[in-house]
Amino acid sequence: MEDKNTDICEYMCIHEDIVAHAKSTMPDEEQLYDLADFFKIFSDSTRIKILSVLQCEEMCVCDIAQLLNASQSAISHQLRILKQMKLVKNRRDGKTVFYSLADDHIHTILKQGLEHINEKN
Amino acid sequence: MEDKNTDICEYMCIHEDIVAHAKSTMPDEEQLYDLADFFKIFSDSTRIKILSVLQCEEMCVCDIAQLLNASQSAISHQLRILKQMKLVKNRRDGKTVFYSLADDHIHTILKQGLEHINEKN
DNA sequence: TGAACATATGAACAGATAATCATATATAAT
DNA sequence: ATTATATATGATTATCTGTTCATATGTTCA
Repeated sequence: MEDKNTDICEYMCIHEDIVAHAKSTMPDEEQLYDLADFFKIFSDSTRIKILSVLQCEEMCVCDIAQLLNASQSAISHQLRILKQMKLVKNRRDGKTVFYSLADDHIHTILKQGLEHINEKN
Repeated sequence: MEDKNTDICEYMCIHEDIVAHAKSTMPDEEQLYDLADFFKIFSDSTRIKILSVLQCEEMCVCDIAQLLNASQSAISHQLRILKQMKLVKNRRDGKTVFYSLADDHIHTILKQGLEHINEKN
């Protein structure tokens, strides 16, 4: 989706100076991809709910599933993603696995997000 | 996907006190959906790039397409989404339509996001 | 060891999403 | 009026994503 410039429109207005300036001040392209991926983690309501719930305290998979009215499998899959992204960590206690937030970074992000959507009215 | 609790696991550990407490302190469910939707806007690299580029100055559709090496149509579609979400506004000058950020809110969000991913190393 | 439980995970499926393609609309210029 | 240009948009398509289903893994207890 990046190397496919088949129909870049041909008759373009192109304000060269503006484009050149924007290009020079534009952040590294890879950074922008990372940024999109970062926001993508928070773009699913199941994951948001999990993170929100874990702000209180660590919790086992079953409890989270019960609390969110979701299946154990669905929660487990999302927890795996969150763990891969290093947003949560876990510890096993017998049969039970407890998950908790990896750091309080996440709390800040959620709080800021909420502030933004509440400002918007 | 919310009213379908077919296979909520039956043999559950459920720590009642923990669940009850989390439930009581949990934000409004609708807020969490809104929050996910909010982050979803920033979860696509094309949209992130557009927003990033518009931080400098207003820009027309063609210039953005050229700058991001994308098709006019793709950019136009994404601009429509961004406008619906009130992240960008536009003005027409003859044949050309110039887009700009709706407010500097967005700058803050992008900056915070970048800070977060850069802290992570 | 075997039964019960808690979690993890691969495969399949369904819904969402973003790009493309074709075309419509809007404006300007001749 | 006709043509060229700039943008918008509906339809289609390909891909991505999240859930479910079935089952595997890991742990405890009798």
